[in-house]
Amino acid sequence: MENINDILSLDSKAVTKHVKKGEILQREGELSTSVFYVKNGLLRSYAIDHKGKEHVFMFGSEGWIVADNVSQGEKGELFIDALEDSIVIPISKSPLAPNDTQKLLKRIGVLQKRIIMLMSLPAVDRYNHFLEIYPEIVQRVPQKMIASYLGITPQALSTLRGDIARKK
Amino acid sequence: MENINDILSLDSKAVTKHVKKGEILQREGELSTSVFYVKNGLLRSYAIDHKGKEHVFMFGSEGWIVADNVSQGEKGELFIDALEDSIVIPISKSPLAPNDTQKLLKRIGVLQKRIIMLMSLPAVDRYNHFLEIYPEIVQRVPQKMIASYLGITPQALSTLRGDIARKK
DNA sequence: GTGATTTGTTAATCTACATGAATGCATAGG
DNA sequence: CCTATGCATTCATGTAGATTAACAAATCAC
Repeated sequence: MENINDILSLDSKAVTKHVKKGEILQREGELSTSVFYVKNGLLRSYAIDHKGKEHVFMFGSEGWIVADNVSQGEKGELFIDALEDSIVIPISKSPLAPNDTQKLLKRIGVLQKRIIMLMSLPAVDRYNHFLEIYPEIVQRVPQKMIASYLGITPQALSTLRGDIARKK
Repeated sequence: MENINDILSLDSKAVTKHVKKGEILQREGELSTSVFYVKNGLLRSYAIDHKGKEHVFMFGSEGWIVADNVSQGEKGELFIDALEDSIVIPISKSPLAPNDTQKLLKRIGVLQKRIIMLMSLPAVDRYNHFLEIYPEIVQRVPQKMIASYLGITPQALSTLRGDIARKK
């Protein structure tokens, strides 16, 4: 990937941080003051609902930015943790920071597609799409987290996968 | 609302366009070259799935921006039409356009919340949240479109509303 | 390496919501 | 003004996916 300062339009006081698998970088309810650039490894952001169920919002591997996008000053609604030992660069969310507009627009596009898919496609189609778009991620995260990302239970994903395999 | 040039960081060659209720400003598959600032009235963006079913992506009333966020050069995946006679300002999607970062981040936050809600909350909770956040919109659009925005059928919304009324 | 804790699979049952169809109302166009 | 089309409601039935539970397989901790 390119130079991180190009990507982030940042002055170069970027400080790398090493995090262990399982480490939590941010909790729901905390002031969400950083975004995390993933230099190496794999992060995940997720919400926990009132029943204690986890819902994966996104995975972020090398080159991605993982963040909880809440308004300035608002408490975060997501947890962020490391699914692998990782090296991240926490970037403070300054209101002034001239973020990369193109990257933001692209992200909005991804979220748009995800919403349309959640509303219009059955789980099996969403799963197949996930396989196409994020083949590497599939190898690196437990199935229950993919299920969570897709908005279904691990059991549902398991049987769905069985159906796909049987059909072939 | 403030001066549109402040909002959009635009040079002032903004041209207003009057559109009639029902008019389609953009179709799926077209090169999506504009975003629409709503000066007056109400727009809607939506996808049509392979079964012909409509899925409302967003409503945009006065002061909002409605767009199909696909990558530069890609074909659009959304339709955009007017739900009321409206005055809009089409803004060309120049790759250079220095969009308002704060507005984009806020939009990402809205989409994040919508995704989490689609995955974690039942339809009735999503509906109540919609009532809280967009009370004016509720008055201005048919229920079937709200149902579509929520990801349920008009029938489901109707019975769900009946349940709420009965419970009170 | 061995036991303990997570993860994945399978199957039975349950439920939220979809689908299809019928009916009454409103709204719009001629 | 009248009719046609679209919208909301209600009901009967169908279904995708949730829940619960039991077990097998993998991974972790010591």
